[in-house]
Amino acid sequence: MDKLPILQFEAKIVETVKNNLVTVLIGETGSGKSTQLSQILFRHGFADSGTICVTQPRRVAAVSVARRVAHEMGVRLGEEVGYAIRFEDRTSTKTRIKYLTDGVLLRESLSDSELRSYSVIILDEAHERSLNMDILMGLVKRLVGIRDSANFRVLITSATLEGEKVSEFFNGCPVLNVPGKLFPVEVIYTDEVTKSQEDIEKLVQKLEDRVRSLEEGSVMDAVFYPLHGSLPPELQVRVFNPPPSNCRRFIVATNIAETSLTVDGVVYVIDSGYVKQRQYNPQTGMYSLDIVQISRVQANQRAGRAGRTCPGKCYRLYSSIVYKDDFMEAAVPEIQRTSLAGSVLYLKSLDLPGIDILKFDFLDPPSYATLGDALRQLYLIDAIDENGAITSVGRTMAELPLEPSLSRTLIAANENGSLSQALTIAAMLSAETSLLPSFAKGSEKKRKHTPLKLPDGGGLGDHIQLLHIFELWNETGYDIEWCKEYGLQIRGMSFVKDVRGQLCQLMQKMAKCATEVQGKHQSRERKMNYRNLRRALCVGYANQLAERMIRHNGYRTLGLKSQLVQLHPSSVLQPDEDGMLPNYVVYQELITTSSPFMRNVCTVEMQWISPILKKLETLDINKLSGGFTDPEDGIKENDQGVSKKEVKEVESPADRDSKIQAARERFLARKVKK
DNA sequence: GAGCACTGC
Repeated sequence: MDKLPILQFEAKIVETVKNNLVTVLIGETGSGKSTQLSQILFRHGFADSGTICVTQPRRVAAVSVARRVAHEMGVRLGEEVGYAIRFEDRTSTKTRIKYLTDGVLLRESLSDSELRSYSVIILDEAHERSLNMDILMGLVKRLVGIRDSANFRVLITSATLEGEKVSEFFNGCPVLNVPGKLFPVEVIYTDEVTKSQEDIEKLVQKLEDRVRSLEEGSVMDAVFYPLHGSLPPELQVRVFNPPPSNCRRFIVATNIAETSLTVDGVVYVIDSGYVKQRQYNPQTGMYSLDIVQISRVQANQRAGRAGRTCPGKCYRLYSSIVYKDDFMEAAVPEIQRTSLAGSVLYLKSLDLPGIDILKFDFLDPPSYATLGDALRQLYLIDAIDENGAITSVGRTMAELPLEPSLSRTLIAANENGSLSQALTIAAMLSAETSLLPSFAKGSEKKRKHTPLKLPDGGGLGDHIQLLHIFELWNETGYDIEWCKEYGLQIRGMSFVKDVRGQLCQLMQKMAKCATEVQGKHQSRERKMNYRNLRRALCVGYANQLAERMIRHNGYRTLGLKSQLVQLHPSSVLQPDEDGMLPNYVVYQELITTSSPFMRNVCTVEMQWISPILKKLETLDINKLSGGFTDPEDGIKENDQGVSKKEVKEVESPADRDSKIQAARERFLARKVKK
């Protein structure tokens, strides 16, 4: 094996780290930074008085890099070199180098906010800018001012010039550059405007048709592989197989191939210049899935995939002018594209002295609107009080590895005896995207038989459906064949089982009722139509309520800003015999695709939501945020006037009830006439 | 009757 580029810089790295608390290291792909940096520091005594920890953005990376380093050092994995990811801690008291996901490190700071067991913290792949990474950078910056400098060092690695920005954030700390080991990639631009944004499966079909229509023998044989995250693992791994001889491999991939998966032997890359990105609008509480232009960093990352084993070429389906003038340098970081309710709660639970969340030192601060939205949500689910201070409920919530709505649901369920069911639902929703069989995807056609019909939620909605699915699986003794028959993703289902186990363990010390999965015969809740469970969901989702329109099956959300939304077509909820959907529901999320939808809904009763509406009326964002105002314009974002006006639009529950009743009678009368 | 990119505790 050739010597990795980073090893030539060993002396320089050691000297810089010795003399500086924080060092930024810019190292391209193939520089060996992930495996070598920890070993270099280990060799020079930086692990003598503590452990060197290295964060990774993905679980597989943490495991494989740890394995590699253990091998290189000739030690057993889990001893001197170990790793920690969710559900799996392979470290011991002997561990001096520890790889972990950024999420795990963030959790660790809950029990030790100064992370004293670590003498060195390496934040690897910081350019990916995950939400966890951004919060960690803020926390670590604070530690630099607190911990004893004799026994604490921080390194932040990045694959791009973003490193300069990180250096500024850390008060102008030194930046080291380490070259990568990529082969040259020739970049070819086009001036044509492309409009091809076909689904992967559709494009694969098109390409296959096109190649088939060519004259035999005029081109090399070709195989086409789709590659995206919702593909079953056994189909994903096909891309790693070498193609038959005299046959060319075409891989049509999402950005999963940009960083998560590396396919060796790629010589040509075709880059559309676009990416599908999910973003959150704090004004409406709605997510949207948009096709957006990539950044220059992403474009270069894509091109780099062509140069891993030999010189390659990258065809960019856009012009060099677009690349230079239109593309942003780096993508908008996740912290500015997502709801921050969970992160704000987490930071509040750390009780960092002198740290106000709204003034927290972020590399790229989230907008005031996003922070205000997070505070409002947390207030409505009792995680913070009217002054913005964390409550005891909020503290318990922060300890659970769940989004705030679900942790609040668990606590409420524990109080009313429906904990067992709530645990299952929380676990199912944690893995939800990769569980249920999806509609007419290309792979569907190739399936041998159509899956059996899943439970329908008994008219109560998607949460109850998810509960029933897991209960059925539990009754089979977690049989893999059963999952196959129902078209459920096995990997997803076992993940649910693990999450549920973890949640049970965390809830054990405060559990007031059973936590074991209950079968359909023993479930008292089932007989009662899951009233307690749905009530608990209503408490947890107090910030995500909607009521049906009187005359049709559209809904409007009951928040500060009412939104008109529809039930997502994937929902199991069906109109009743009168053709109407339930009057009140809670939803897991709002997402705009072709139009605004509520995903994962559960029916709730009107009388459960009136206390929530009252709470909405008294909500004062000024108090919640401790009087902090938007630095952008100096105007209090949600002045009293605005909030009162919005609240007035929501009629009193009694009004609604009689109106709905009247409408129903009219509707029935019409039906009879027919 | 429309349709989910990718991660993580």
